[in-house]
Order: sequence, then C-alpha cells, then structure tokens
Amino acid sequence: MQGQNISDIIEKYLKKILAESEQVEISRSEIAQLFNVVPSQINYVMKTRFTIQNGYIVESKRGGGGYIRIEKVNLLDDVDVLDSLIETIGDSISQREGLAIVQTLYNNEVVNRREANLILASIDKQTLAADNRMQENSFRARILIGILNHLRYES
Amino acid sequence: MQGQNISDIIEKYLKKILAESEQVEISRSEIAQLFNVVPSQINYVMKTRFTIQNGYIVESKRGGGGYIRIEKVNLLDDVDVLDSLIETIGDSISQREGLAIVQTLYNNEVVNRREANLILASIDKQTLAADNRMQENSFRARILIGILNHLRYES
DNA sequence: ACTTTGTTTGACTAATGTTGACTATTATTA
DNA sequence: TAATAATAGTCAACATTAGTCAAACAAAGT
Repeated sequence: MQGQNISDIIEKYLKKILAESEQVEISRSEIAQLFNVVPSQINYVMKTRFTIQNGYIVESKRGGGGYIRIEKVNLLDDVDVLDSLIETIGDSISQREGLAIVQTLYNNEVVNRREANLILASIDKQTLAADNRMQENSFRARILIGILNHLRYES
Repeated sequence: MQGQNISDIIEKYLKKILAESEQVEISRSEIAQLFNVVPSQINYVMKTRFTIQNGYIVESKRGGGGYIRIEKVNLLDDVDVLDSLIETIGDSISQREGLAIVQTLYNNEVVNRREANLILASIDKQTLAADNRMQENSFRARILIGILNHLRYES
C-alpha cells in the first residue's frame, strides 16, 4: 500500500469529493481538525497535490467566513506546447521574444487575434515601464508564464 | 457554499435589488437592523463591495430623511467612468481591487469571460510574484492601465 | 552511513470582517 | 436663530479566518 502519510490521506479525501462535484469549498481549520493536523498542513497539501499541472485551481479567502476552494478543470490538449513555451521563457524575456511567443500561440490557434493583442498590451514595454531592463524582462516573463498556465485549461 | 459572512449576505441582498432597478436608496439604520449588525457595517459593505471599481457610485445624505443611494454605472455609456477608473488605479492597486475592475469590465461587456480570465491571470498575485507588495501592486497597476487604454482605443 | 527529498509542526504574518465610541452633517423645532 | 433630533461617516480595537517560512523529522536513494 502506498500513500500512508497524512497528506496523501487528505488528498484522497478531497479528490473523492471532487470526483462527484466540480469543486469543494472547505474551512482550513475544520479539515485540519478532522485529520488532526496543524492548519498549515492543509496549505502543504494544496501546494503539492492540487496544482494547475494536475488540473486543479485553488482559491481562498481569509477573515470571517473564509474558505479554501478547490476547483477541478479540464486540461487542454496543447499542454505540451505550453510547457515548452514556458521553458523557453525562463525567468526573463524581451519584448521581441515575447511577441514571438504570442505569435506562436496565435498560429497554433490557442488564442485569437483579439486575445493576442490583449496579451501584447499587457507585456508591452511601455505598459511595464520598469526601472530597468532586467526588471522589465523579468516581469514580462512572469506575466507570460501566468497566462500560459491559465491557457492550460478551459474555464 | 460561498457567502458565509454577513457582509456578503448584505451585498447579495442589495445587488439583487440592483439587478432590477438602476439604483437603490436605503436607510443605513434600517438595513443594519434588518441584518442585525451595527450601522457602520453598512459603510464597510459600501467601501468594500460598491466602489467605482465594482461599477457602482454611492451617494448619501445625513440628517433627517438621510439615505444611502447606490447607483449602477455603465462603462460604455460613460467615458468619464473609464477615466476615473484609471485614475483610481493610480500607480498601485491590490489584487482584490483589480478583480473588481475586471469584473466590472465583464459586466459591462467590454470584455468576454475568456478575455477577463486572461487579464486576471496576468495580474494575479502569484503571476506577478514580486519581491514586495508595493512592487507587485505597482506592476498590477501598470498592466491594468495598459490594458484599459488598449481597450479604449481598440473598439 | 550519507545525502537528498518529502512531510509535519508551530511561530509569526497577512487579509478580511465586526463592533462601538466618537464625529459630522442636515432637518426640525423652540 | 439656536438648540435639538435624526441621520450617516470615521477610525481604531478586536475577531476570525488563511498564508508563509524555516526548523525538525522521516523516508527514500546512493
């Protein structure tokens, strides 16, 4: 039997619920209590077992009536393309290279023209207007990767 | 599932009314009594859920016959609203406020759902993952303004 | 055995919501 | 016009959640 540690058990518990419904909304402290672990262990489970690569989106809110919501999403077919693009980007990318990435997305029909232009607006040199080139390229990389990760699934 | 805290409930109550008519006029104390909260909680709800970023304008009057009036505004009809939206962004904006703005763009059919999610991905806290909060909010502001200006001159 | 990777824990931090005392404004009444 | 009543606004303390991070511990590789 594999999966005997408590994180695996919590993971199974939640995925069983998610097999029935599209999403779960939990109270971190309640789940923690239910499995007799500290609350932050729930964060660990989220971070290691409910990632976007696995097809899950996790959202949360603090304060009174706070929650953690896990949503199961359908991963698309182009995931491999997206992965390799993300790899290409790394942690820094120029505007010219960014344009090429968006072009690729458009050519592969991952995004349409309007969406492509929207992305370009967000990674535009003038938009980012960073203090220095390194910072600008760094944020451009993060934004593009965030968008690519988003394109993994249909919402 | 969602909306366990009383502020969310009050928000929903008011938005239900606003779905029918363009505006509501309430008595702060009456609403407070209706939901069994202190009057100032109504101000909290206004400040966090009925801002211009959310697409609402709140006006009020004190004294006898005082009121709080919530008005739904339309981005398309009102060019000034877009401008004031950009103005409220300034050079820094939180993820929460950013979400409110994108939601408003969607509600006003300036963008569709897919585009809205694309924008949200680009201004997401995790996407930006800046060294500090100020930097994160600063770049979020630049991106949003860049996108808003793009949308303005696009259609 | 040693090293690397994964898990568990708890102290500290951050975000959001609730409450009430005090203040400000407007209308009504003396 | 001055006093009073009837509203709404502000602000800071407190309450209620979730998040981060690094240390301790455990398991798996080499």
